[in-house]
Amino acid sequence: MKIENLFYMIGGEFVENKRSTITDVAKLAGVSITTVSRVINKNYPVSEKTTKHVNKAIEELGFRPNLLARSLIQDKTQTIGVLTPSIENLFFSEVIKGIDNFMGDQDYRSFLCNTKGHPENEREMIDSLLNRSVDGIIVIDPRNENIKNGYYEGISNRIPLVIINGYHEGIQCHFVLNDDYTGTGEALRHLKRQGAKRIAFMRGEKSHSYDIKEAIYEKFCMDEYQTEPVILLIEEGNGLETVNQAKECAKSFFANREKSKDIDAILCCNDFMAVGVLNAARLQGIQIPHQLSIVGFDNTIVSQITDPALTTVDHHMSQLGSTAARQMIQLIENKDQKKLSPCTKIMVATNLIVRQT
Amino acid sequence: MKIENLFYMIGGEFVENKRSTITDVAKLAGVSITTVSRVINKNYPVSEKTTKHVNKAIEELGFRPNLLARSLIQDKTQTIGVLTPSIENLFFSEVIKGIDNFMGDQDYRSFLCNTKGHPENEREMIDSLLNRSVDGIIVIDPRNENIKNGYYEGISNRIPLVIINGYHEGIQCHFVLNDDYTGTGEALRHLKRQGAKRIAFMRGEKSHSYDIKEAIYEKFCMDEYQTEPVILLIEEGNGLETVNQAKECAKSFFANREKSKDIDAILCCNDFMAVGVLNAARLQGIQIPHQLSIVGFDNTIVSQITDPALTTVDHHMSQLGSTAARQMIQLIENKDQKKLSPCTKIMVATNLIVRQT
DNA sequence: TTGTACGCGTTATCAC
DNA sequence: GTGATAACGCGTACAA
Repeated sequence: MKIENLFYMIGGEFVENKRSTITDVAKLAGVSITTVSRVINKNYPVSEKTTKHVNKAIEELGFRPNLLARSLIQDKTQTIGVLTPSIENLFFSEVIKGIDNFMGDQDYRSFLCNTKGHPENEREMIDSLLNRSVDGIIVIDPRNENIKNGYYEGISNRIPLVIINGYHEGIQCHFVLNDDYTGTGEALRHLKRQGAKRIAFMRGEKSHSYDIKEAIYEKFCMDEYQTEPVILLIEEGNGLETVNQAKECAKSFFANREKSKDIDAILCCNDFMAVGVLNAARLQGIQIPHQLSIVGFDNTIVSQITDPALTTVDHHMSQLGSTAARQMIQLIENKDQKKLSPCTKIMVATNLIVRQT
Repeated sequence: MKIENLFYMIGGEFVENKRSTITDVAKLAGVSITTVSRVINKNYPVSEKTTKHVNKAIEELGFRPNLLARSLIQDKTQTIGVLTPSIENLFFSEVIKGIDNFMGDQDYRSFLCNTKGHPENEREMIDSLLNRSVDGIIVIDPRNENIKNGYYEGISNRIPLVIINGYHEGIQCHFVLNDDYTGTGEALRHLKRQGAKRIAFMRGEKSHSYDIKEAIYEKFCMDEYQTEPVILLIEEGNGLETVNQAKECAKSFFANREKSKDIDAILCCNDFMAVGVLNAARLQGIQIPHQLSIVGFDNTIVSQITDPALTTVDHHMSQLGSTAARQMIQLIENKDQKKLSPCTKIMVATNLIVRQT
C-alpha cells in the first residue's frame, strides 16, 4: 500500500501528508535511522533481512532522501553553476548542451545563469551561486576585465572554476578554448587552395577570439600574399544585429570599387557575419562562389540552412562544453589534493566544413 | 581587515580558512547567533548600535549565509526546475530566456534539465528535482503521454507545476499556451488579403500545436474558399532535419504540377519549414512572393536572416516563458491557500510579422 | 551487525 | 532588545 499522497488525522483535524523522512522509515521498519542510512547509501554492511524490511518501508512510504540535508552535512551538493552571456545565442546554447549532457550523466544538476554580458552580473551571480554551495562553476565567454583584474583567479582559489572561451596570460585559472589558431589557418589555406588571390577579414568588436583570428589572418596576408590586410569591422559580433550590420558593411564595401576590386574571398569571424555578407553579395548580383568565396565560423544551424550553404569552421561547441564539464568533474573530485595544477589550458580542435561558398 | 582567504594555524599546521558561519560572526560581535540572524533578515528589532557591530563583524569575516541551511528549516529553496526537450532549439531557448529573466528578478535560480524529448527522462528528472526540494517546476513542451496518463496531474498535486505548450482536456494542471487559434487565422486572412487563391499547409508529425493549426486551416479552406485542404506532411518538425525535409517535400510537390498548379501560398507550421520551402522555390525559379507566398511560425532568428526575409507569426516565445514564470511565482506564494484553482489555461497572444514573403 | 548521540548552519520559539 | 535552545533531515564517530 502506498500511503504517500494520503491524508492523516492529527490532533482532530485532517492535514496533508508531509514528505516522509528517514525517521519515519526507521520507525516503520523497526530499526534505527543509522541502519536506514546504511541501506540507502550501501556504505556499511547490513544484514539481508534488515535490508529487506527497510526497503519495504521505503517503498511503502515513498521515501526519497532530502538532498538538502545530505548536502548540508557533506558539504557537497552535486550541483554546478553555469554562467552564459546569452541563452538564446546558437553558439552558447550548444556549449550549454554539451555541459549539461556530461554533467547529467554524472548525476549533477546545473544552475543556468544569464549574465547578459554584464561584468557586474557575473560577479553577483557567482556570489549567489557560492551562497548556494555549488560544487563548481563554469563560465562561458566571460568579460575580459573580470579575468584580467584577477577576479576569477580569486574565485578559482575558493572553488573549482572552468572558463570557456576566455583567456589572459599569467592568470592562474582553468581554461578551455577553441583552437582558433589552426582553425583560422585551415580556413585561409582552403581559400588560397581554391584560388583566392586576395582575402578580406570581417570581425566584431573586442573579443579574445577575434583578436587571435585577426593576428593569424594578418600574418597570412604578409607571408603568403605579401599584401596589406583588409579588415571589415562591425560593432555587434553576437546578436540579432550582427547579420544586418554585416550586410550593410559588406554592401558599402562592395560599392567602394577602389577597395574591393581585388577581393575574391572574405573570412568572417562567425556564421552570422557570413550570412550578412552572403545576403549583400546576392543583392549586388555577385556570384557565389565564382566571384566571391565566403567562409564563416562556428557551424551553427544558420550556416546549414542558407542557400547556398555556408562553408564554415566547426568549433565543436558541444564538445567545448563537455570538455569543460570533464575538467570540472576532475577538479571537484580532487579538490583536497592541492597537487593539481592551478592553471590548465585545454584547446579543442576545430575542423573545416566545406560547403557551397 | 578582510580575513577571508587567509590561512590559520590550527593544531600545529596550516589549514585553509573555512567559510565563516553565523556563529563566527556572533562571537566576533559579542552577541548571540539569534541577534545576528535578526540583523541579516531584518525581521525583528535590533538596536542600532548592535546592528552596527554585527554588520562590521559580517564585513570582516566576509560572511555570507549558507542558503542550504536556511532552506532546510524554511522548506523553501528559491529554486525552480525547468524541463525542456532540447536546449539548442531556437524556440525553447527563447522560452527559457523568458523564464530565467523573470525568475532571476525575483531572486530565484533555476535548474535546467534537458529531457531530449524522452518521457522517461521527464519523470526521472522531475524525481531528481523533487529530491532537491525545488519550489516549483516548469515543463516546456512535455510528451503528451505524460499529460494524458495523469502523471503531471499527480505532480501538480504535490508541487507548483506549470506546463508550457502542452494540453489535454480534463487534466487539472496549469497550462500556458500560444494562441494558435487566432495566430493561424490571422496568417490565413493575411494571405487571402494578399490575393492568394489557394493555400497549402505544411506540418510535422504529432504535436498539439500542429493539430490546432491544421484544424483552423481546414475550416478556412472550406469556409472561405470551398476547396479541399492540401496538406504537406514531413516527419521531423523541430530539428536540423526539418529544413531539408521541408525542402525535399516542397520540391516534389512543385514537380507534381497536377497537385501544385493552383497553389499560390503555403502556410508552414514553423520557420524551419518555411526556410526549406523558400530554398526549394528558389531552386525551381519560383518568384517569391509574386508567384508564391510563404508564411512561417515563431519569428525565430532564421526568419529574419533569410533573403527575402520571411513573413511569420510571432509567438512571443520569451513572453511565453515569462508568463509561465509569473504564474509559477503566484502558485509558490499562495501554496498554502488551497483556494487557487487547480487548473488554469493562459493563452499568450501572437501577432503576424509581415516581411517579404 | 546495529544503535546512540552529535553535528552541519540556519531560523523559529519562547523566555527574559 | 536580547539570548538559550529546539528544530530541519541527514551522515557518521563511537559504543555496544
